[in-house]
Amino acid sequence: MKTYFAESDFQLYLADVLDALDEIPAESVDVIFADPPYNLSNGGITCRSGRMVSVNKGEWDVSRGVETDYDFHKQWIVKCRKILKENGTIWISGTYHSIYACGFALQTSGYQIINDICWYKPNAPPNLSTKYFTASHETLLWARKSTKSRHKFNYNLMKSRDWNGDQLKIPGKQMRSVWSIPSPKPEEKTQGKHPTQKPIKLLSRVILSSSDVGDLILDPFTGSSTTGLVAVANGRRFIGIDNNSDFLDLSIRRYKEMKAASEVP
Amino acid sequence: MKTYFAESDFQLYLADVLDALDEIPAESVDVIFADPPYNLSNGGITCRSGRMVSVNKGEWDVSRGVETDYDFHKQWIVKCRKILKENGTIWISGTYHSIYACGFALQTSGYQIINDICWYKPNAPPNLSTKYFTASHETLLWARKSTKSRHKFNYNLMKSRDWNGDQLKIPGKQMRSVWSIPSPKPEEKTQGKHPTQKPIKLLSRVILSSSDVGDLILDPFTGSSTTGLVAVANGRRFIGIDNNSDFLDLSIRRYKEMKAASEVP
DNA sequence: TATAAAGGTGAATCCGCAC
DNA sequence: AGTGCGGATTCACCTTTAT
Repeated sequence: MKTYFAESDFQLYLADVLDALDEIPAESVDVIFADPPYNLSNGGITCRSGRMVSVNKGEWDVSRGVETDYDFHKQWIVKCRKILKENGTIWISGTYHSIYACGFALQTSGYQIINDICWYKPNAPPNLSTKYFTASHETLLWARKSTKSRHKFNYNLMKSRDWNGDQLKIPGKQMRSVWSIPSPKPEEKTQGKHPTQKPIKLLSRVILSSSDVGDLILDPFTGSSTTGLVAVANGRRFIGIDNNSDFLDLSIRRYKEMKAASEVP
Repeated sequence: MKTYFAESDFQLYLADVLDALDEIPAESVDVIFADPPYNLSNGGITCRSGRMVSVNKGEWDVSRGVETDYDFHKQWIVKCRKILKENGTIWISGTYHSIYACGFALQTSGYQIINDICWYKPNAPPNLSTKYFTASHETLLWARKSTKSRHKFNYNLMKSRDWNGDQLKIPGKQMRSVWSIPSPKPEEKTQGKHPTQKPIKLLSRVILSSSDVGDLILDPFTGSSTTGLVAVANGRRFIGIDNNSDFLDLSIRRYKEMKAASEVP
């Protein structure tokens, strides 16, 4: 595994995620944020090392695809548990296509789910099919290594902020498990497109609620590294993994742009 | 299996759920609504017929408990698929304790998830521990038998109603996957308590969105039968299953009370 | 009499302290 | 070091008092 980019607070690895996770020291990471790919076995996505093969054998084999996806999720989730500190926590985001496999994998791997968060998108696009409810949320899972862990939660910070514009946050009251945050607007994607780019407001809540300044944050499916930008902007250190160098190049541009902007006197 | 109560539109069975589901004719049910018990293996709950045994062997065995729960959920979910009509659908509700096992079991059993719904409870009780976000929602899964099914969805009814008091429903716009509905208040529990009684407003959306007048609705964990009351009140037929006769007695009282009220001239 | 303000109650979980 | 007790925490809802 080769380091693709390295500054003291921002490191990127170009690698298969399962390989890269083997290289991270055990018990070294404070918080993991993971936005794994959806529908692996339908999209023909393949992982290296023969661990994951593309399957798309028709409708009769739907459950085979589901279980192949599960095997992959189980593998990276187990590896993440090894590199997480005793009191560290993991976040996983997804829609119903992947989140049930991931949640179940967490629970069968010894993690304890602390919260599941419903991220409500008030600007979700309308549904053209008229055959179901308009999908307008994603789920975030937040889990700790075990029931014995003493995980970190910045309770007062979460409670006191009004989280500008969240219609569900009652000022001065506790932050709840349903968050109203718009999907990223085009102007936030200044450096190009990423299929599932998450809004900065969402990652800010994740990072600020569950880590402190100086903590080490890992994103195993980093993409354009919104997680890393938010981490660094808030004084955390970041490691990102991706198997696509285009996304990592985009990550580097975004990182440098942010650093340049913060050096303005 | 013995019928515990039977009217033309409201039937109750006192039985183990796995036994009872074997007795329902194949392809006979339009909609299933299931609110399965949480944390089966922690509470020492046991199912008859040796299919489910209590396990509580300490923390080292957490994953054993998770997988025992999964086995149970998988069994009733598979049986439900047999009795569902070709174009029928199933709803499953739960918190993160059970919903990931149920969602994964749906996906591995050939169902296709149509929507996952976030039921936001604006009156959720506070979090006293201050160690995590205030749990203030539950999840509902809605699935059809396969990707080939032509399931029923009363789109225009859902869109046109304003769903009195839901701060997230925009009048005249499509109904979304996040619903704001308060938890039942004490006055709704006129006939006693049930641990996880669901609000009538919630069940109304479920029944009205996915079934028509005359359809057959089944609740395999019926408890005090809020599902049945809403079904019958809207002209549907209902079958409820529970292994607790106290809950079934309560169901009968609520049914008769409702019938009496509707007969007033 | 109706509405508003003020006050009391209860729920679940974590933590520290005494032993 | 393991056990167990008690205090602290918050907010919806109900009751009481005031306007």
